[in-house]
Amino acid sequence: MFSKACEYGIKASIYIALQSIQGERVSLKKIAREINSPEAFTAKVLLQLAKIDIIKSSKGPSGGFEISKDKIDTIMLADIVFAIDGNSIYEGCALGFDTCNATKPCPIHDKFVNVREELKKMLLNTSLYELATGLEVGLTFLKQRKS
Amino acid sequence: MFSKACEYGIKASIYIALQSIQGERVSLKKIAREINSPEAFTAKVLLQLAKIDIIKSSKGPSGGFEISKDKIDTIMLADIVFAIDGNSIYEGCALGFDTCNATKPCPIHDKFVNVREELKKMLLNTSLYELATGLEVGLTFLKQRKS
DNA sequence: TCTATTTCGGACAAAATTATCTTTATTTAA
DNA sequence: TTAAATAAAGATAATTTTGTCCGAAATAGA
Ligand code: SF4
Ligand code: SF4
Repeated sequence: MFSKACEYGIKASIYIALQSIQGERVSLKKIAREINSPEAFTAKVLLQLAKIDIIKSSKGPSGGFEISKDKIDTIMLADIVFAIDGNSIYEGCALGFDTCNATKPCPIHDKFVNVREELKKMLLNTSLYELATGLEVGLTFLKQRKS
Repeated sequence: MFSKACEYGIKASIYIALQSIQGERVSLKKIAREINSPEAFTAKVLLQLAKIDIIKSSKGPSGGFEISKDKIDTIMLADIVFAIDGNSIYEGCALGFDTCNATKPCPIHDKFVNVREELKKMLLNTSLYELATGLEVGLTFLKQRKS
């Protein structure tokens, strides 16, 4: 569904959001530990998000990542997915044509667009805020429980 | 969404189904040309489908691939996707955990399962037959029009 | 039987994705 | 001003996916 990069991006963003709500800035190291992701690879992803101002980064001791409090509820899952995986989710087709051609559609077009629209709607309507708060109250988790 | 292998598998199956409805067996070469896919790679995919009896193959001159007429309307998109991409579509998660954990879900679980169910339903309910007939009457296409 | 045609099977190659390592730049605070 | 901490940047490596090549096996027909 999403690339690994995107998965890490989403998880990291949710974690950073939660910490930011609580007024904390978090280091790459802590993020990677918390979402169980490879540190250096996660750094690349975060850099991408930082470049388009979805997250803020600062170097030096006590540096790390954060998200402006006033942005947390306006940043949507769609923004993160788009930043990392591009518009493949929106435009990409089950049968992988370059450009979708609704007037001369591929055989599964009619069946497929519904699903795609559903996904799109979900991504567009889900804010980082609501995801982070689920975490906060302990309803949801970012790591699999240890076995 | 799907792997390239799966895309080719779907397209090829639809094309073979259409030809089979019309009583024709088709060669790999023709399939690859018709769905615009790499020949040898497509062969691997078709082999996978042949091994689990979704399609039939025969060697030698006038050999090729076909699908039993009586199977065409019972083979679902889900069968093909499952054969090639496995159950990742059904079990795979947005955040990529090994095993889904609905009791302790990841933050986007509630949002995500709807979409996944929608996709699942679509795959399970779409038969090769209806896809092929759309092609037949010229409503849908397997190749992008030439530019 | 012989030949041409076609799928099958395995090895190989290229490309894309994911991951690591090392160095550099920046910032904080002692 | 120095040292430590941290992200940024770039080189490199590993893995997975995608794609190619070639010989083997099977089959139909001459
Ligand atoms: S015609 Fe529809 S389903 Fe097919 S590739 Fe285009 S958008 Fe996707
Ligand atoms: S909790 Fe739900 S959304 Fe999250 S990984 Fe599991 S099935 Fe997917």
